[in-house]
Amino acid sequence: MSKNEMCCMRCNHELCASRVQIFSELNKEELGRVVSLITRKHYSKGELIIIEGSTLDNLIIINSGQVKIFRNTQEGKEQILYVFTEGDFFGEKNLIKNQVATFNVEALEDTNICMIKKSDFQTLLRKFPDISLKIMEELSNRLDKLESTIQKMGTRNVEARVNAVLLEFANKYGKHDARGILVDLPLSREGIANYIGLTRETISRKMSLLMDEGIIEMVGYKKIIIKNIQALEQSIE
Amino acid sequence: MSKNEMCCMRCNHELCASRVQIFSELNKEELGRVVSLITRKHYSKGELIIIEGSTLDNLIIINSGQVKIFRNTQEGKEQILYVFTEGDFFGEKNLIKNQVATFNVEALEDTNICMIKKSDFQTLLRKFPDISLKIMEELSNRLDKLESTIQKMGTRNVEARVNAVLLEFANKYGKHDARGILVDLPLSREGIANYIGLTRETISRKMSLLMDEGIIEMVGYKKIIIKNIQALEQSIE
DNA sequence: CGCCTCATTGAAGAGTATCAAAAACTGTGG
DNA sequence: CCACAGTTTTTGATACTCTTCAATGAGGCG
Repeated sequence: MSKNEMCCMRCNHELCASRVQIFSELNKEELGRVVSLITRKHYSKGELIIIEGSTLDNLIIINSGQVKIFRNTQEGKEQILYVFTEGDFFGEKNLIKNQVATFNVEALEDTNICMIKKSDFQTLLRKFPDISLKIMEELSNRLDKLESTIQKMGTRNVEARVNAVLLEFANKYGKHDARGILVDLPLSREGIANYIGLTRETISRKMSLLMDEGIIEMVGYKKIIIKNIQALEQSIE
Repeated sequence: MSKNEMCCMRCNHELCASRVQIFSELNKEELGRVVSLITRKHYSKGELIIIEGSTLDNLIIINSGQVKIFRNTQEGKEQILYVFTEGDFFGEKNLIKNQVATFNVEALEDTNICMIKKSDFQTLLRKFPDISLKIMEELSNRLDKLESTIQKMGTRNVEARVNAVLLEFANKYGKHDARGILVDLPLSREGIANYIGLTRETISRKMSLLMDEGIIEMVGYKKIIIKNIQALEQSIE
């Protein structure tokens, strides 16, 4: 490995740690200490990063790329719980309890991750209580999100669920544009279906309806342009 | 207030703090410090403890009784997110972020709560990092639970949802008995429906089916006896 | 004991799942 | 740059299940 690459990897490490919300309260020196604990790893699109039931004793932070977190239902379909992207982390569940992974993680595109050993991270938490507060904040955000998801799933309003997902992706991946908000969809129709508990056919139909109404426009299968974001927002509350 | 009552209230305080998982790592002296920060309050059955949109700058721990945490859907129905009981806490969401309550809390029966001011609690967290770890653990558990809920709601399997709720209540409130597991239902049929996103009629029908199959037995409206818990467990996974 | 509330049961209707087939897209190779 | 093959998506018809609306029945509590 050349000196140049070494440097580059270190840069990425720094980037990784500093870009992550949970380390945002640390100063440069402290950040350096965190970086020294990090191991880096690359996964190609489609690769499984974590398999349900395997031991997981690292906190894992996504440096670049994106992943889906999912479980398998009885019928063998996958239930997607989260789509995570740069700066998101997972594995915190096992920091205290010694338990195996309760979910699978798969790279949706080429993805670089940073890992911190559980024991190292615990030391870090005791040394910098503010990191704990940040993590609690993030966990609270996730709870918020899941609570909202449940609320949406509770209502029989299927349109609201579909619109909510499109809005979520628009917030995460949308780019403003003369024509509206251009969104690179991270999931296929089937993936979206597995995310919100519907079938791929229903997703197709609902999206076609949105197109007929002029609210969205499709650019191939993998991109959409949101022409009328207010309409989507209104429908979900 | 008589001296006797004073004493009693202090006892309850101690009880409150020591019974709560998140303080389980503290020794007696530290616990005393926590207790001194606690304010106590009583609510009667049906009373609202928190209203969505109000400011909430306390961590609230349930000392005795039980409450439901819910939001209102667009259609005015309530979506129940949690049923909390002795030892459970809420309000941690607002410890860092300054935000208003995103949910309502109502006493399902006569309930005593303990409150710790946000600022006091933050000091506590910085002084005892282990409390943070405990809270993270509890938040993780809640995430787990919600993720499972979503998974169940994602599958179109309505029976599984109903059975899962009955099992949840059996774990929380069930008492073993010669006839099976006697469960005091904390929610009415409509409440259960609002918890898992169905209608009260559907709950009735599904429970009647379970009775026909001999899996449960109803004792009035508010109690059930689970005769065959394996059947329930199998159905959900 | 009687009233009021909550739960159960029945019938009809609405909406999504399922099954099947056609159409559109993606990306590879010439 | 175009054509082709494989995959993904869209569209259509039918079936199933839950919701809705309505009426009856059972419990809880004064």
